[in-house]
Amino acid sequence: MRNMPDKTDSDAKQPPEFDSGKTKSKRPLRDRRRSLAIGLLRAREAVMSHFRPILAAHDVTEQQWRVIRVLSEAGQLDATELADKASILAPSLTRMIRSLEERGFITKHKDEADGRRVLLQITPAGEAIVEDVMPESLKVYADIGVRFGAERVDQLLDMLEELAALKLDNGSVGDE
Amino acid sequence: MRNMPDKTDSDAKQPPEFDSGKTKSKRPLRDRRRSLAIGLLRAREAVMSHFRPILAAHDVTEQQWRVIRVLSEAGQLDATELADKASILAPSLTRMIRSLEERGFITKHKDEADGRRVLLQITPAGEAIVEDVMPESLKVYADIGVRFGAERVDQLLDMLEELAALKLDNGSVGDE
DNA sequence: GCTGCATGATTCTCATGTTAATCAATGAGA
DNA sequence: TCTCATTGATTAACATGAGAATCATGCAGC
Repeated sequence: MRNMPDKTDSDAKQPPEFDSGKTKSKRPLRDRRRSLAIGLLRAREAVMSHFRPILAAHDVTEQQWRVIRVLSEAGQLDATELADKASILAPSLTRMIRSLEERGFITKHKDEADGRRVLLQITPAGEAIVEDVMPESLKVYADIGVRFGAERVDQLLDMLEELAALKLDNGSVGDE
Repeated sequence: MRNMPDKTDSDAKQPPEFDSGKTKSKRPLRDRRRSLAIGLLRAREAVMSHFRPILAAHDVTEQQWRVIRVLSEAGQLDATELADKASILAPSLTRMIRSLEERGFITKHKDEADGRRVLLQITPAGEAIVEDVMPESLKVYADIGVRFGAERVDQLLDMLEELAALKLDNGSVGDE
């Protein structure tokens, strides 16, 4: 099911001037320019729509959940490591730390050795959230695995990882 | 100083009870529960990182670009259609319309037939942005196509579309 | 013509993304 | 030891995501 003549004419018409100049397309291949960015966005949105109710039921956002889960699995981490593992930006994490600490889900204290670092750790209350959410989360993924195909999910994950690792050179735009 | 992808063991340890139940994997198949949500997020982030410089150079955000491009391709649209095609929430679109109109990229006027609808249209200034950005955008996607493989991109897009179309029943959380 | 409901858009509030600037602590070198 | 560049974290400012509430219009039914 490679390049079927895609019956989804999501956006059939577009100004011809974008095509006329460089008509080097050997096959339809629905415009790729829109695909990846939007495709990833929509797919992610679809997946998350199944998790949000679960998280909302426990009054945590998706990002808060990522932080809690990472801390639960990795133990004590400094802010930079945590931000990286949870795919959250440092400024966001700073804000989240404040609220998560106030809610008693994590603890924060300075590193004795390096005064710049902030060490984060999960609390029992935080672990409790994980205990509650994780089973439901696994259920959703299992459901996806059944409907989408377990190997295909794996295959998709491989491609996503590889795509994320791609470092293209933007040699024509980075001239500040 | 972004977040360096430090290859330090991303996540090596995790409770075994999540794996023991369904060990039908012919290979490790790294834990699936974390994968999709995070994988899609990281992949998208990676892709967008190549576009942001282009968009920033023209002083438009990623979302503004989506709105402008959709309007450029589809012509006149009402807010709901536009929000759907651009994958943007209605409240966000309302805010964006204000600023985009102030900047002269789009025009807004009420529908004569239905006073509730707001019709949006792109302006020549908006088209100019498209003319500027689109070529560079295509260049980036072409680059990705070369490095990742054109058919594989197509294949990935197919899976993303299919995943986005998956409507799982969350029979245990949506009780109303 | 009025009522009640549905729909489209807006507003509000809070949380996060994104970038730039700033603060604090560390460490190398004069 | 003092200076300065670096690093880790925070703050600020703006834009968007997400959900709930509100407003305005349209419409069916009486």
